[in-house]
Amino acid sequence: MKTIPKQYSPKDAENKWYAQWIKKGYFRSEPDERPPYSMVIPPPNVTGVLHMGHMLNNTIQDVLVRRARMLGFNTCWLPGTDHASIATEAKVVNKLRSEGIDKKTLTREDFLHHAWEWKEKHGGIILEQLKKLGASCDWDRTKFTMDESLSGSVIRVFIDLYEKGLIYRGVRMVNWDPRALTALSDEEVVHKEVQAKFYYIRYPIQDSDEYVTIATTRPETILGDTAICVHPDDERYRHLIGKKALVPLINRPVPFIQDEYVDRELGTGALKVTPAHDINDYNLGLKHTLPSIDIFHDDGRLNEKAEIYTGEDRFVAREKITKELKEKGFLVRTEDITHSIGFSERTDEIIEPRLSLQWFLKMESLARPALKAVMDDTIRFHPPKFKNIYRHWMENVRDWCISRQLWWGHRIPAYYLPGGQFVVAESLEEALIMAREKYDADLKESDLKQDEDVLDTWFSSWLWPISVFDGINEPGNREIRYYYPTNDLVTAPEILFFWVARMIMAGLEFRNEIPFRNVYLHGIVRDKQGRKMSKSLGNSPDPIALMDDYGADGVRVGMLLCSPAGNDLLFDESLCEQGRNFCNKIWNAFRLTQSWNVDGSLPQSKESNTAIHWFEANLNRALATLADHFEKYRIADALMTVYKLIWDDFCSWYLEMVKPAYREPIDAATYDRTIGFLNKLLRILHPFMPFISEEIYQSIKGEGDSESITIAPMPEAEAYDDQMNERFTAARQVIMSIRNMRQEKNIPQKQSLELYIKKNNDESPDITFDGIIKKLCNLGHLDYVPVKPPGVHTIIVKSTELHIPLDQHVDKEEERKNLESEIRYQEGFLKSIEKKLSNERFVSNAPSAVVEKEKKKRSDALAKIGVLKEQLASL
RNA sequence: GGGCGCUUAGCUCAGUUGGUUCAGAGCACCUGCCUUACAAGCAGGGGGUCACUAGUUCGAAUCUAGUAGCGCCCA
Repeated sequence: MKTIPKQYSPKDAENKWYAQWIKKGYFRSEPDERPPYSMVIPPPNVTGVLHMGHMLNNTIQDVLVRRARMLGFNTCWLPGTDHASIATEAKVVNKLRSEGIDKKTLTREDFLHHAWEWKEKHGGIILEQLKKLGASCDWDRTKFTMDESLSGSVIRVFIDLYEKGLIYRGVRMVNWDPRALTALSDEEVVHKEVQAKFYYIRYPIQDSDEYVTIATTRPETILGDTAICVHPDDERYRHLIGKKALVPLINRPVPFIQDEYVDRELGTGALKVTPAHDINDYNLGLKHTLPSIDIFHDDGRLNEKAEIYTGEDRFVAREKITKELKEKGFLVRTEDITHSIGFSERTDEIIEPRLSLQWFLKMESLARPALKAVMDDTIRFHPPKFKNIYRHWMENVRDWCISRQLWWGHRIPAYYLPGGQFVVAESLEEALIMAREKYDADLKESDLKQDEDVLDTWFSSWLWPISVFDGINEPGNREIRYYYPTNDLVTAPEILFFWVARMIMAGLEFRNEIPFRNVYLHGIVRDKQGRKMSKSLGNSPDPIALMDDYGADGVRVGMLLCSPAGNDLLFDESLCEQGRNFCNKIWNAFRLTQSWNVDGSLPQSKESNTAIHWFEANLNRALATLADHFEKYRIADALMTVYKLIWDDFCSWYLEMVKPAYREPIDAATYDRTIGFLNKLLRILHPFMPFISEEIYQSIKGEGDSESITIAPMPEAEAYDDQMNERFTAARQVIMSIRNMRQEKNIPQKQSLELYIKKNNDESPDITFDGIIKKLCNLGHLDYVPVKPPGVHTIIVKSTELHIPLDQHVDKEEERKNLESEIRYQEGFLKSIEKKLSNERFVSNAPSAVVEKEKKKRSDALAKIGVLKEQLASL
């Protein structure tokens, strides 16, 4: 026997084959005559590290792309990263702070220098980690959202949309992150339920000794109050209309206004109005033309407009103001409540609604066609349940705030004139020409100042499937024409709106064509207790360590097995163990075949011949099932089909059928077919477990085979003899019932038995698998008899009697009991069928095929009962 | 508060247009085996009132309504 270790060790195989694949350029793609299969990676944050979500996301993509490659498509899986404006800038700011450098002391250029340095140092680590997973990306095409051509695309698109009138600049209430010092889009705000307090505060009425009491969750904002609002039908406050209330502590008089917006049941029914710091109040302010007093600095500290506590943080000010209100008798009482407030997705800081001048993109006209493309299945979502959620969002979409008060990113191409006007242009030179034409022919370059802000990262990501093929700058280029639209997109439902919806909009707007045909949405990886994996909880395993422990193939299998589309998966390391065990199983099947001595002069046995015919039929049936699973994007089911095909059908049944006795040789025909099956199985397996499949393939491949399994053809289902599968099923029942008897009666496998079969009801014996039954059950003799022989134990399968002579005493009483209970069950079953068949309405209403089936069931049951009763009588 | 979805074995989930003995899979569990490929294994086995209630139907895990519990999105 060749020396093959008992256990598969993944490490060497993984490094060796990945390097080989890259060297040979199997993942490279150039447009040619073959049909393309293209896919873009959801670009991870350039300075991020691999986490379990990436593992799942990229494993699924790799399965799809490897399968497509083997099916003969020209596959291009395009990798890359995005610049993650807020996250990266925050990291750089922190790093500088740790070195004692304050961002505010740096110029934009200096800061960007540091940021690029950081990017060069940490960037791309994640892509290296993906290689360890086996990701078959076309690495030569790796893109970054701030590459020159991608940046150019972003600027070009901004200008285009501005010229179309879809981008505008306006003062709006935005979600302000006081830590990151930037506006956020609605989608970047995470709402959470928190414990808070309702503060009941009384405001004196001017020129009166009356008070009005309002309830608020944010007492510090009273300093920005500009009105008190009550419901027009509210009797309690009617007499106050026309009067003014005095804001406590600062004695600012504010008017009473009336609006039906007020909920009379909530709080006291009187509402303080702070237009600068609440979106609803802002709308009220617009409606009633109230002044708006912004009392905060951009970092959340009170400014001089607050009049008191200037310079204090908003939450410190809340404490102090509450204390003062209490001391001075303005605070009536407090009440504990739970309410939902917004947090920054990136910094987890509490969002401050804030009025500010920002750039917006009008969404309505972009959203309409993007909605339609999904609803009419031009783009298919898997699973389709996300269509509903998508529709709901798209029908209620609001304008997109695209400016961010950051430096790291694509700087907004707007140039301001000394007079406050602005022009939008690709460069300073062009801006100058425009400005001179439009406003003042004497303007100089130095008169123009570019907007300080950058664009939202998603404003570049939404172009990703186009810009990676340079389809914005060069709309007619060969690559975009060949690869676009891409085939599949694999991502998480969390970014359905952030990213997927916007890519669809961009695709339709800039190429008049959808960006991808299928969107596979997978769940979030959670821990065993269902908690989201996070750094702060420390409940996320290190993917690299996992791969070291279980092998990349093992981890891939572990992730896939428990990941039905759209469902969150509760990750458990034991799943990877299962994957590793599967590797070992395959490895040992390979090892077995390598231990055989092939004897070319040996004729093939009938058993082996039968086994081969059966396995061929079974394999083809599985291939058809597999194709169906892939068609429906049921990746976990597809893997399970392969898992059972290899473990159960091939290892547990087929190999046992053809395995020669110890030290006996195997005939050449059987050996060749067995290796042929193994070869096919490895190719079927390869998309899921690329490394072990290549490792074994390389040892067993023959002359006509491809040099690497990555480019070998994927086996496809051929016509097969399904009768073979049915015959096997019957034989398996016989084998299992004999094994069961051995176990029950404690008869070791080594002890040979005899089997006498009595067919009933004029059935003729099917002897196809008899030799195999003899082999697997260790039977010295198998024969058909017209009557039951004496001194036997009897098993009944369907209506066939299996008689096995036993040396030991046969317990007639036990057999009688078994027969009686079986008869009782069968008679009950028969009764239920007869009840159905005697039901007039069933017979007349049910389809005839169903009625026929019931009749068949009845005759089968009758036959079986006949046999059982005969058995009972003969005892 | 508005919308969407879920509830099937101990766990994670399949179950298509209602119709075979349809109640399934994997893992876990129990029993017996270190049998010459594999103990990271082999063979065998047990386990569910399909959340609850009512309805439609000849027939419901599947369709309808309500109830309870859970989750997600949005405000």
